[in-house]
Amino acid sequence: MKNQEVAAIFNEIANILDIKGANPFRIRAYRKAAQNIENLTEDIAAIAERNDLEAIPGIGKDLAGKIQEFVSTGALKYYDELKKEVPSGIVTLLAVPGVGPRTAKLIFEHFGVSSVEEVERMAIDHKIQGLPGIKAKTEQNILKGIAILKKGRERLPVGAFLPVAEEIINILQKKCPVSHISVAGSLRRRRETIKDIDLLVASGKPSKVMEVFTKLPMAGEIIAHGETKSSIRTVQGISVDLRVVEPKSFGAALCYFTGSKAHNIRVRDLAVRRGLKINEYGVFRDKKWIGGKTEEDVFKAVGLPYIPPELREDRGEIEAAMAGQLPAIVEMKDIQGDLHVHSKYSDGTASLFEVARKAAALGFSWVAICDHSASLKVAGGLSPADLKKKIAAIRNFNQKSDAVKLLCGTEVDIDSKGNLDYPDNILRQLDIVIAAIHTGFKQDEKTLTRRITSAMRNPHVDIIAHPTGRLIGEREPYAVNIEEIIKVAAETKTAMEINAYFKRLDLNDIQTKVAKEKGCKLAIGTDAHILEQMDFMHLGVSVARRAWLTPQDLLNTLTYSELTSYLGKDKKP
DNA sequence: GCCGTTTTCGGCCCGACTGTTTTCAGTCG
Repeated sequence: MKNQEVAAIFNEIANILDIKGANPFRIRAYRKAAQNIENLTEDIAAIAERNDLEAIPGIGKDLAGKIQEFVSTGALKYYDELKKEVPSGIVTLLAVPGVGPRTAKLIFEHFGVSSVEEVERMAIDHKIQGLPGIKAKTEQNILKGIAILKKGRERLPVGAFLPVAEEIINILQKKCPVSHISVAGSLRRRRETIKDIDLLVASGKPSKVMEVFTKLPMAGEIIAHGETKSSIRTVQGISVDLRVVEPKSFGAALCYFTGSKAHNIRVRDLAVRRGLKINEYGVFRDKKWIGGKTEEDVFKAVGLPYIPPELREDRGEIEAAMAGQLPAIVEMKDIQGDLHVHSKYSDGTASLFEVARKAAALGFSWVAICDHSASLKVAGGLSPADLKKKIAAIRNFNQKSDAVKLLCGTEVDIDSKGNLDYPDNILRQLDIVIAAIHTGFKQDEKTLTRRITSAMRNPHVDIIAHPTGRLIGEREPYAVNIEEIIKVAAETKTAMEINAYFKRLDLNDIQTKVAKEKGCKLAIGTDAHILEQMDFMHLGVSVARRAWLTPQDLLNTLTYSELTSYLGKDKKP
């Protein structure tokens, strides 16, 4: 899919136009178009093919033409010309925290520099101060920003941020007069990666909250310290923003602070059409406050039902809500079990009994124990003989256990040629079979895709685990044709995994939505190797929610008897 | 550059904090 490529080009065009000082609404049009293209669940080349680009929101005649040109020729003249006007180093400057288009343009036009490194050297030599509006302080801030950029200000997995946010919330609750407190921002929307932590507090004593916040033990640096809004950077380098409002504004502020920005713009636009104004303090008619204590107040004011945070991406949720067609997305309470857990039999650390006890504590009624297969020696893959012992142990366990049942499964390796690591007569004896790739990540797209599709055509394979193999921030997805895999999954009635391990989240939200739309079932597995990792189920559920999945789309919502009956049926064509 | 229950032009979400000013521009979310 060229979608990400086209989106990247439009974003880059927006950045260059920004530096050039173009019409801000024109710049916004490019950014908006880029975002909508990123969110598409269909290949943009296919949409271009059938001449339907202008049906995409934010794409008009002009941008449709540019997309057509790029899709058919692989290049975009307008973009190539634009790039010549502003050196890429100056565009990179925009990535420096605290440096925006005005400052970048000022420095560029005044000195004609072409790289961040040059700017850094000039700041060190105090050559930047003296420009209009720039003095020593701003120069120091530019240097600080460059240092942060160099250190890697990349987004990290959402699962890495949640514990930090919870710790801060705990301290604030103990030490401040707080009536409500919540995470907000992309963390609350559960985006797969997060740049900083946003927190919102309702309190009658904002100054006290600000004081406690800026003196937190984990605060390494205070970036901003205002009356109702402050920012710190923790000693580990995580930025945390805190906003305080009065209790009667909490809902409006939570909407505002949760975003996404694109979603907020849409909601505020609806408000304007109704003669209302929405800001973080509430909903206003003329200057009169008419609501905002809860998020429901805000949505109700513009004629919408409550929209869950995970859907607030302007990916069609506003239209669906207006039409009364918002899906009843899956919730943690719908989850009956975990479809992918490792035990002591391979490289997991917990016994069958311990896994079952943990599952009970999580409110689950079943768990699929899926250990590695024979050839995966580094992960303690089970020989056929050991697998027999495991089958017997699980049968024995289930006879004695009523509360939690275990399914005897495997995460069978797909070898470099697409063959499965156990023969059919062994797979046949298992309750559930997950197949996955663990080797040969560097093969070409055709080979990798064929390996997975041939595994799916095996009648015993129920689920494909971590279909793209990506590790967030560590390893790119391997070169699979995900559309082809989803298509074959639907044909062969093979479920696609949403791997809930915090670094995987694979499939991701958009791929999951595509899979649902193509008629696939989805299966959330934590891939837990130690008991605590079974707690990551909620991250998998978040991906499912962001993909608009209802309980019916997931195998995890089936009861034990429904699941065994589903798996036992000769469901493969 | 897009868009229309305000429909082919004139709008386009809204406010806090900082650093520079002495009323505001720039940046951020």
